[in-house]
Amino acid sequence: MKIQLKDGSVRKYENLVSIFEVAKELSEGLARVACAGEVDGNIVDLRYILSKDCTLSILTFEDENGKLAFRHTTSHILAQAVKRLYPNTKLAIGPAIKDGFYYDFDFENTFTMEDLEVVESEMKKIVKENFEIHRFTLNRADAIAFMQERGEKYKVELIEDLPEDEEISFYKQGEFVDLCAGPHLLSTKNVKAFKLTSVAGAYWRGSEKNKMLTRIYGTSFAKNSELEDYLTRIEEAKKRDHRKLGKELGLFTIMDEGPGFPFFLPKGMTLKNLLIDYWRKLHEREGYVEISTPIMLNRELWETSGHWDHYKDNMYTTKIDGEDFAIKPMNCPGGMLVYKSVPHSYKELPIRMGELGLVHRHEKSGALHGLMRVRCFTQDDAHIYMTKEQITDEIKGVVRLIDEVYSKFGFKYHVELSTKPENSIGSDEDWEIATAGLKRALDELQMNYVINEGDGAFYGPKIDFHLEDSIGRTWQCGTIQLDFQLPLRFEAEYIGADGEKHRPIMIHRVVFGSIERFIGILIEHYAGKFPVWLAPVQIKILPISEKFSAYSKDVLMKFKEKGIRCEMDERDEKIGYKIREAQLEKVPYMIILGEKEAQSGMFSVRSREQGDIGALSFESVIEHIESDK
RNA sequence: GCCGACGUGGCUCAAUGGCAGAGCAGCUCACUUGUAAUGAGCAGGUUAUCGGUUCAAAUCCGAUCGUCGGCUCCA
Repeated sequence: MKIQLKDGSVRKYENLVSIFEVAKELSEGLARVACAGEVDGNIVDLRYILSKDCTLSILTFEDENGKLAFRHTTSHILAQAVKRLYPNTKLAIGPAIKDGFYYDFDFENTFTMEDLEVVESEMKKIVKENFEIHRFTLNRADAIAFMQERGEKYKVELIEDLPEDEEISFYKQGEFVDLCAGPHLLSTKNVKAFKLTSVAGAYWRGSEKNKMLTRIYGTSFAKNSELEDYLTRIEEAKKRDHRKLGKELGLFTIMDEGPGFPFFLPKGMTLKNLLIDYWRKLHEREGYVEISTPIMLNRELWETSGHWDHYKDNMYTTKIDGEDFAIKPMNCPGGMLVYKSVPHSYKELPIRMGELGLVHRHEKSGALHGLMRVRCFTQDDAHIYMTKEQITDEIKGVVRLIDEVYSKFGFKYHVELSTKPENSIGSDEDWEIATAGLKRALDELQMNYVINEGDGAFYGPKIDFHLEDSIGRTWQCGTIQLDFQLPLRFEAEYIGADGEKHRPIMIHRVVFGSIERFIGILIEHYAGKFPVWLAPVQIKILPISEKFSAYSKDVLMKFKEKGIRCEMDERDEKIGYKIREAQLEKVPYMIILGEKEAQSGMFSVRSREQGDIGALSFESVIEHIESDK
């Protein structure tokens, strides 16, 4: 690695540790150095902070740590501005996050969007004041005393949770000091481009039981142009929001009369049915059978399953002839009854039993979000009953299936493995077998995954598949959950080779997750331009004028006979107008029919992506459509 | 549920205490159309709901419902 310093001299170093050496050298061992330099041919703005304990931070905005530092420093400036304007405010925490930062405050009075502008101006002042940022450390007792003296009770609580023998680090800029591990920029003036974006509530330490604090979100970049780019990108992404496109394309709607209960419109229903057709074919191939269980079952069942005790707040209940009933929030108990309705032999296992089940859950009003988070949705559920020995193979089969489906749509996804939580039930041995089984399956398939320690369901560990929406929020879609509890509660059995009764292992799994959520993600993923096989309307026929209406109808029928989803726009409008509308509807193909076409028998075809693609015969249009399966 | 913002014809938005408006969509008429908007006319509103302040409320205040951005929870 070569570094060219500002004075023009060039130094060569082996690795990043060597950069630390040059910094120390230039600063005579104990100082802060900033230099613009060249690393491997790229000019970068290198900034270092060398502290007493010789920790080194490399701060270039191109680098993830550098972004964190920019944003973290901006978050300190935010806190400094808030303390200046509202001195009695208590500070909580203020980390850098993906795309920005936030800071949580305990304000004396309510803080609103209008106050945000005032704070932003104060922040600009602080940047101008050009405070150097210094790091210092205290031992634990002194650190606690220091924050107590300042009345920062949240900070005191944070320090109390830190290891006893650790030196506690602080960062100081002007009159402002904050408990912080760093790293930070050299000076407040290095913050060039920032913007406060929103005000939100957030519970102290993320717990509903604690006080709700005021969280201020913002973002910060090295250059103004980068901030502009970022804001433009967000605006662009919002254009593909599934709620907006869902309305524009006539796919679905959610009305005030049913908060969280989506209505599917004709085109959305076509899309949904196409996904279901695809799902059925795939599952038949994979050896699944399909069942359907009632939407409402009696209290006794939900008591057996444990839902009545553990999930009642999320269930809609009613009485029938004086007896309590609940609308199903999950399909498994009903499925369990189906399994139990006849005796099973080990020879039948694994049994893969699918159900496209409509479930209802009373989600908190604030959690609702378009199709992504609703109160009734269709799970593409399946339960697999099997022996312990079959765990790994079955999991592998499901993981492969999920990967096949997501790949078909071109989704990037990430996988999380969640392990035994605090409130778990069942023996440690079972948990170990189950977790190891999930792990082995993922490892054997060479999947990348992160482990979510303690985040499993209380009845078993799980693998979750997460997909991203248009502005980078991730949504859990596919999941595979191992369950020992339900077979136990329902006393599910199979007869083994030894003639004895055994308890099967059960997995719950979904591929789409919920069809509603999956459609939401699909809309955003394709920005409404569905591939031909999924497009609610594949061809739109546009007659030049009313004279060609009859001919166009014949053509329409010919395509319909081939099973192609086809519409015709026979309104008394100019062709340019009809094309514009069809384009805005994002129909993959348009066929324009007039004198020329009626004579030649060829069709003038326009594609959504390429515009006019010339004259095609009926057969070659069909080919175009089919090649996109 | 909690914190903040918002709610005006089907849609997108205007009207900052003084006559509720525009564009698109819809309907009618004329034009009979050749690759992203033909023209003219008509109709469409209890300004989310309920209550209050005021000579006067879309506008100010309160409550309720809903939506949006977060938190918690979750497919």
